[in-house]
Amino acid sequence: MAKKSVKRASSKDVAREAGVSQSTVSRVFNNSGIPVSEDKRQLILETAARMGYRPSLIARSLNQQRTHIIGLLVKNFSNIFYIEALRLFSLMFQKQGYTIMLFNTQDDGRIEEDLVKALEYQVDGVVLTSATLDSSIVTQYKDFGVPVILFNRLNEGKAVNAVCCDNVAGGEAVARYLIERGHRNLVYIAGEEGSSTNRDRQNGFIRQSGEMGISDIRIIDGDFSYQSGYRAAEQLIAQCTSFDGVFCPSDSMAIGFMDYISMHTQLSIPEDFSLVGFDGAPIQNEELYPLTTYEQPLQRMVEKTVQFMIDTIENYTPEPVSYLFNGSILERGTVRDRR
Amino acid sequence: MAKKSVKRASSKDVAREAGVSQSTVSRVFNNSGIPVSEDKRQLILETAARMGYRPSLIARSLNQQRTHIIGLLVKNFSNIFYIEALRLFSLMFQKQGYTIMLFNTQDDGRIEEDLVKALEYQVDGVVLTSATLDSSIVTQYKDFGVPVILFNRLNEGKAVNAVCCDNVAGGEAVARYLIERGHRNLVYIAGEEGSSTNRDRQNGFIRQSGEMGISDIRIIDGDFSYQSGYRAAEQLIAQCTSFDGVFCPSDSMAIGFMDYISMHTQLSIPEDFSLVGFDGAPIQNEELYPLTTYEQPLQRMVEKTVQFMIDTIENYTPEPVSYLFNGSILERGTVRDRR
DNA sequence: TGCCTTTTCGCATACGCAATCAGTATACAA
DNA sequence: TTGTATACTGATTGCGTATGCGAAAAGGCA
Repeated sequence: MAKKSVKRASSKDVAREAGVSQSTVSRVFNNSGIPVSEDKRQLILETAARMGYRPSLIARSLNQQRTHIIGLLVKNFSNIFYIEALRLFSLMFQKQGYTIMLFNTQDDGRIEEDLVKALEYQVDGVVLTSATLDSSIVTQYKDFGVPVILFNRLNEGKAVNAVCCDNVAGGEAVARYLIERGHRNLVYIAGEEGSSTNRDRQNGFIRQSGEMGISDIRIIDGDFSYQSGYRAAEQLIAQCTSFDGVFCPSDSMAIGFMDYISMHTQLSIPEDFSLVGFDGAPIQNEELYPLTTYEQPLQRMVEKTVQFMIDTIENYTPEPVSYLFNGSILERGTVRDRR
Repeated sequence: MAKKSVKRASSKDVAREAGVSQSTVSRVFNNSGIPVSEDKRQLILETAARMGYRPSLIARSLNQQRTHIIGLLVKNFSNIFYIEALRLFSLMFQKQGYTIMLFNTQDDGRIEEDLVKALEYQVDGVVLTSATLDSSIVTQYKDFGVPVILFNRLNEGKAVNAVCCDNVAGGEAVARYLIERGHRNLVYIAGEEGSSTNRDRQNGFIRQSGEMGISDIRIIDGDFSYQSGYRAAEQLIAQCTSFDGVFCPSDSMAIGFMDYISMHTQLSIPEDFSLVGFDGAPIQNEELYPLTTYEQPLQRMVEKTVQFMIDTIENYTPEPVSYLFNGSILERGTVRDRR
C-alpha cells in the first residue's frame, strides 16, 4: 500500500476544477483584501469545499518566511507552576494566531539539540521556561534573528530577552513580612542549586534580613520539589533547632514541608512557627493548605511574554530587554503575628 | 527596521560559497546514503558551519510531503493523569524523531478548529487525549489520509483508531475486588458526564456488581476533578446513607473524597468504609494518601500509541484498530477485608 | 593509449503557496 | 468612437529542499 492513499488537493487542483487560475484561488484563501468578483469567489469556495481543499501552511510558511510557530521549551513537568504556565502559553499564543511546538527538554544536555530542532523548523520565536541553560547557546541562537525569551529566568549580563518575576525583591518582601511580624529565627529551604530563581530569592531574603538585624539564617538543601520540602522538614526537625519562620521558595516545597510537620510532629502551623511559600500557583484545597505565599503575577507575566514575543517578531530589535514583575504576599493562614 | 535583520543561509548559499552545486549540499545534509566524496563532504560541512547553515525542515517537509510533526490535542490540563500522558508523549515522540505541535483545546467547540489547524500544518498524525468529540469530525478527518488516534477514549462503532484502557473491565475488576472482600453497600461517584471513560467504568462496575448479587448502587454526580470528589463526599455524608465501599473513577476525585472525610467527619478509611480510585497516576505522598486504585498501564499505553502512530504513518491503512489495555488493582491502604 | 565500469556531481524540476507584474475587461468621460 | 482609469485575473517567479537523469571524472583493464 502506498504511503498516502489519497493525495491532498492543492490550490492548483481547485483552480483547474473551477476553471480559474491558481492565483485567484490563493487570493480567495488568504484574506488579504485583494478583490475577487463575488461569483468567482463563491465558485471557488464551493469547489474547494467539495474537494476538501485546505491551504498548506507549510507551503505558505516557506513562501512567507514566517511559520507562525512558537517553540516552547519546557523542562519541569512536575512543578504545577510550570504546568500552569504551559497551559496559559498555549492558550494565549493560540488566541493570537500562533501554534506551539512543544519541546520537553528532559535533561539540560539536550537543550541545544532542541533549540536547533526548533530553528530548523523555522519557528518565529522561542520561549524557554525553567531551563538552566548555557547562555552561549542562546547568544549564538540570536545570530539567526530568531527572538528568544527566557521565562522566569534571568541570564548573566542580561544578554537575552527575559520576562521574570523580580526574585530578589520577592525574597526581600518575604523577609520583611516575617521580620515585621516579630519572627527572629529564620530558616531558608533552598531551591534547585544553580538556578537563578533560587539564587535571587535566597540573596534577597538573606540580604533584607541582614539589613533588619537578622544575620544567622539556617539554610537547608532542597530543589523546589514536594519531596525536597518534605525531607527538609525532616532534617530541620531532627536538628531540633529553635526557629519561628520558614521560607520555602516554591509552593510545592512548602506543602511537602507542611505534610511532614503534620504527619510526624506535634507542631502546628502557624502556632509553633510560620511558613511562607513562593509562586501562588493554584492549590486544590486551600482549607487544608492555607499557605501564605509570595504570589507571582503568572497570568500577567505570560501575557507580557506573548505580547513581547509578537512585537519582537514583527519588529526585530537586537537589543535585549528584561521585564521584571513584582508579586505580593498572598495572606492566608500559615503566618502568625508574633509581636 | 526590516522584519529580519539577517537572512538565513540556504543550501544554495552554501553551495555557492563552497563552489559546488546545491544538490551536493543537499546530499550531504540528508544522510540518505547517497555518496559524496570525502573531501567535498568536509568542505561543505565546514563552510556550512562557518555560515551557520541549518537545513529548513519546512522546505524539506514541502518537498517530502512529510513534516514529522504530530498534532497533540489536549483538553484537561488539571488532571495529573493527562499531564503525565503529555509528558510521556512528548518524550517518546521526540525520541522517535517527531516533534509535537500542541493544541490546548479549551472547550469542545474548538476541537474542530484545532483539528483543521493541525491539518493545515500538514501534521503526519494526530493524537486526541481526553476529548469528548463528535466522531463525524474525525471521520471527515480520516478522508485526508492523516492518521488519528484517540487516546484513552473510544468512539462509537470503533470507526477511529484508539488506544485505551479497558474501562469496562476496569470497572468490573473494582467491583469484584470490593465484593470479594465482603463489601455490600457500594457507592459510585460519577466522572464527567458524557465521557466514554466514565460510562464504561460505571457500566462495568454496576454490571459486575449485579452479577455478584449487589444491585442497588448509589450514584453521586461528579466530573473526575478533585473538587467534585470533595463535594461528592459532602453530599454522601449529608445523606447519611450506610455504605461500606466507594469507587471514584479517578484518583483526583478519590483524593478529594479522602480530604473531605478527614477534614469534616470522624470517619476513617478503611476502618469505616473502603475507597478505590482509578488511574494510578503518581501520588506525591503515598503515606498520606495510601489510595488503593485501579492502575492503568500508562507508560505502555503511550508507548503503544507512539508505535502505532508511526506504523500507521509509514503504512497507512484505512481500517481502524482499537487496542485495549488491562490494568490491575494497585493495593495500598484504603480497602479493608470485611469478611 | 583506448575502452569500459564505477563513482561522483550538476542540471533541471517539483513540492504548494503568495506576490509581482502584466494583461484583459468594464465603466465612464471626453 | 476613443482614451483613461479602474476592477479584476492570469502567467510567472521564488521560497529551500530532494531527486531522477545524464554528464563528467576517475579508475580498472587490456
